[in-house]
Amino acid sequence: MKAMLAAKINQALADLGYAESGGKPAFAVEEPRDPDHGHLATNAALVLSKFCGKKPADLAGQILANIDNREGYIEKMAIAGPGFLNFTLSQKWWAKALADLLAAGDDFGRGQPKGIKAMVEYVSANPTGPLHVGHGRGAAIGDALVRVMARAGFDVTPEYYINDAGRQMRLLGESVLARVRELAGSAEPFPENHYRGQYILDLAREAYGRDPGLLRRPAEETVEELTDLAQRNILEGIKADLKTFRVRHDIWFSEKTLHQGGQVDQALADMEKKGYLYWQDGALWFRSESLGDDKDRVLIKSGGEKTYFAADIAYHWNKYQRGFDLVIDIWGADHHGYVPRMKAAVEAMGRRRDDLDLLLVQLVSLVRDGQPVAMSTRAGEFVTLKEVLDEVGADAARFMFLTRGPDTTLEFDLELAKAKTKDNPVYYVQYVGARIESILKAAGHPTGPADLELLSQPEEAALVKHLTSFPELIQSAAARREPHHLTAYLTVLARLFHHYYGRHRINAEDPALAAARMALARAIRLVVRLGLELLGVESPDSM
RNA sequence: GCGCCCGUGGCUCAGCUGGAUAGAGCGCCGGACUACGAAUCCGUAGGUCGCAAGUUCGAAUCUUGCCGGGCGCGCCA
Repeated sequence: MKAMLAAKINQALADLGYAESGGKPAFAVEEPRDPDHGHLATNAALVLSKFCGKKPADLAGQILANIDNREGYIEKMAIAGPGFLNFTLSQKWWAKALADLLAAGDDFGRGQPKGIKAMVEYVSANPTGPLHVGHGRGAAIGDALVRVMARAGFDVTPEYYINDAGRQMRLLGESVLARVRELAGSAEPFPENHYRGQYILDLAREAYGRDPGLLRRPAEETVEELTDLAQRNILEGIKADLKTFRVRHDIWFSEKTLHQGGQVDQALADMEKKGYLYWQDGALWFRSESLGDDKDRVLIKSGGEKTYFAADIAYHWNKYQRGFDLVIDIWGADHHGYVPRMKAAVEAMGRRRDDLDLLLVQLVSLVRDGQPVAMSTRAGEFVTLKEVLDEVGADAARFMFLTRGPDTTLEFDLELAKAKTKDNPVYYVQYVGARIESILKAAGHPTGPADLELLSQPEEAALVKHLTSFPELIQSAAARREPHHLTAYLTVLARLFHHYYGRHRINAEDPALAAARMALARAIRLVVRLGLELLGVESPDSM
């Protein structure tokens, strides 16, 4: 509806000879907070007056006189304050908007295909231990973003990058080996900086139980074997957790394949050709400082070993090779120092900096019994995503992770989440769906035509207005990469409905009015379902 | 020291790229089930939007500087 009004105002301005530049209007159509008003406001005259030197009030008058209202969508127009234009939309407009929504059905809010091939890479936790709560937040945000972007019209692919090469993997194998030695009676202290989690011990028991002769073979060979076993095992666990969490990755990309396929060398050769690399002190350096980084970075160490960054460059190079126009990475905020060099690398590949979008998700600080819980994989004392899911469920966890923007730290109190499951806002939203289903069922699921202009209550106008802004919300959430706006939107929708329900009877005495209200209820039900679906939260018909 | 993020009612946080009287959930207090689900609703109380300047007709929102909190600054991964 904002778009409709904006178009009319733009047309009026054009008729008056104020041609706008570009497609974007210089003014904003706003909704006053008070839901009873049911009107829209714009500052068009105020903004435009700056450029043409006219008094805002005069300009506002001219605009109003030139608004095309042949369809009768606008009930009232007025000048308010120092150049604001207030529009009250007519019953006819609300009826049409609601009818359009119902006609669209499941396709409501689906954007036109944008022709942009996007990848969202997220979670990508090292397969050295189970996912913890912090990964859960990234998973919820990433998965919701994928769903929202797809809905908005992006061609989007979710991917998981498996760091299955490098030192950490070796450390993992050695950790298991150390536990196996313990099981065999060794009194050696557990090595420093190795993984101590319970899962390591479990893996050691499994391996040792299956093959007691393990320790008699050369250590090198055993470590490799155990690394492989541990990594496969842990990755399976990660996949299982993500499945429980309803998080989907279409592609599981192995870092190892980059090295084996020579792609790291190819990517570096490409940058070399463009003059971004040089040798110094026996190491190969990337001129990232010339592209906005603090300093140049090493890609191949003087020992000949490639850095993690080199592999990461190759990985991104590979993403663009695969034809993605837009690459979005979701990282933990502790990687923010990595942003400038990654952007520099993308530029060195000959891409625009904006072809890479980096989302940093701040920490989740866990609280149990009022005490902060440390979350270090190495120390082995962490709370896993699985534990949280078992306690509060996927719906509550996902909704909770998505009520906040990614750039603020999130405090997740396990005791509170456990004790107050029923008070979680997710139920407030889900309850709307269940309540409406119940009403529709009692009324025999009416689907016939209705005179939607009978919906004349202010609460109804507020509901329709909110419902019809859903497509705009999806576009904005996708463009800004902020899926969490959905939770706020749904909470408001739920509140509007519950208020409405408390004041008016949906199955009204008057059959015509009842039919119209049933149609409105169906629309609310639809949007609740679609909205929750985008968050990856279930919307049960009964609870 | 440098860089990034955050600072909004008792608590946890929204605030849609600068708009009209700052919003929700939880918590407190008082009400509402002989009509569609009380996992709900109605009502009351509670805020100098960290502080101070600046830009603007207009700032929680943009700029700068302080204060407070978190994180990061390797030929680590």
